[in-house]
Amino acid sequence: MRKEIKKNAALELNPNVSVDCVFFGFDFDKLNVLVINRDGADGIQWALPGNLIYDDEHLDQAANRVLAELTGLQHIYLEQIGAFGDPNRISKESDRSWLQSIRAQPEARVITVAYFSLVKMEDYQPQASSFAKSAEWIPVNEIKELAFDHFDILQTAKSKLKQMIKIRPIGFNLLPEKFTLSQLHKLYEAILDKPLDKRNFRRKIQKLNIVISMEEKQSGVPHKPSQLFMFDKEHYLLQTQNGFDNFGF
Amino acid sequence: MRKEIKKNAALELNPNVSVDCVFFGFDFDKLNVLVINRDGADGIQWALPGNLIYDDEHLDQAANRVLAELTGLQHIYLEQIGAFGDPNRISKESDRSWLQSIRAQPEARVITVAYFSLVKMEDYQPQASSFAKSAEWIPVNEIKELAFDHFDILQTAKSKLKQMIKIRPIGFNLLPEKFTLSQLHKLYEAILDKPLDKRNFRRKIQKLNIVISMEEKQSGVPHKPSQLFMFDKEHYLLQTQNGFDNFGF
DNA sequence: GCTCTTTGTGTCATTTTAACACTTTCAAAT
DNA sequence: ATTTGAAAGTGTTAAAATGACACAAAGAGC
Repeated sequence: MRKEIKKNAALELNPNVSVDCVFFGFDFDKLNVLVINRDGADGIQWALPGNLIYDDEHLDQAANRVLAELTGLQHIYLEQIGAFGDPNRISKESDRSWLQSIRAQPEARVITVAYFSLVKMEDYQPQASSFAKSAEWIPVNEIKELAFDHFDILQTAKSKLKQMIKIRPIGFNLLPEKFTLSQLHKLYEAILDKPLDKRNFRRKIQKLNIVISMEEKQSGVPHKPSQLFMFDKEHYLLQTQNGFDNFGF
Repeated sequence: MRKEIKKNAALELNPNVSVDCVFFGFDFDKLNVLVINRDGADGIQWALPGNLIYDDEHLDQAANRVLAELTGLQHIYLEQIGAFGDPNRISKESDRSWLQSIRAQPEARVITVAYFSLVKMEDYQPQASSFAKSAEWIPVNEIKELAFDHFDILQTAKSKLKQMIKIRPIGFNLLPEKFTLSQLHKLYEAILDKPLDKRNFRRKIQKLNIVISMEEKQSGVPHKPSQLFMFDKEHYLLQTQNGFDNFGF
């Protein structure tokens, strides 16, 4: 897939700049992150998906490429977190030896531009496999350590996500097209990392006028079936155009 | 100043990564930005201060270096805005010819990491001069065009500043240690770019408990002298430690 | 002492927030 | 057919925050 591009001599990997991506997913209970697994001497270690950029490639494109190469997904919500540039960010011994195996210039100073992305988990289920570069969804709160400075990046991603969701209705990117208010509620609790009162949450969401109720209910659930809703994107855009910009929590 | 560092062969400029800085200042009336002036064939053009990074240098360090080299100031509020990576961001013709004159590898793909910074204007008054690289404070709203993608960067900086000041009390960095509530009021209006009711503003600020009133008033002003205030940093930190995090507007 | 300019202050109506508990609906098990 | 378990759905009230609004006080300069 990359090969036909690399044939073109003008398009080289830039040895000094990479992108790393935090792909968030929501399993209706908690936040997860897609990590890739690298088998090293010292056991399994996780890293965020990422790669060097090509010289003719926009940063956002590079992040989308990483996403597409890993999951096949496109047109996904992506947001830049920022650049991470500690000169020693890739110089832990275990990291260096890994880089030796995958990079043409493993000793080069690399700064990385981090992104976070909101993925519907149903859209990508990694195959269990023992190959290198196999990916896995891991609950955010179970991650204690990552390669390079990826743990820092993850922390920053979490806090940016928290910040963003207080301002803009981006949470819908983590849910199926049709969802219940309880699912949305749980999602907000997971991201904000604190309990929210059910009734107050519902009132607030409904007053924002950004969800529309479907003529449809859950079925097959062993309890009162829930109303299904969709994100009302048109109405949302209309409101932002009229200057309203506080979809906050 | 750079020379003794450049003697060390290990410390090379990285041709692919630069930092660019938006230094904001407040003249008690409106927001200003520090721009540097480049004399080109096609007249004067303004650019944001910036430079390539050194290979052993943290990004934040590089931004601080740019600030210090230009103004001599240190320990100033600095915040990363993000990375700008359009592959064509430096390829306008007028920009390229300028780069020829100042860069060892003028054709290299450069991504830049942008910062914004809040400077007390009294701390730096640029000397009027006709030399290249002379700096000037220009009112933000009068800037219609900048070199490279610097106008984009400026727009992003403005909106990040707006966002930040709604969340955290960073505005004090733009004022002298002792200031009046009217000055603070004007500052918030300038940043948020909309009028705020005077009494409501004062009520809100005072309720936040982050300013303390000095035993001192303005003098020499041809009107009722104003009470002077200081930012109460200790009290602010105390509140954040107790979990309070909404200093917003 | 008159004028000019900016400071500084309070109330009220409206909206928003936070806290709180019980009934309804369905599937599954008995 | 009845019971059980589990989540859905719903309203009120008190407290706090917001937004709108106007006039007297203090000093400098003349």
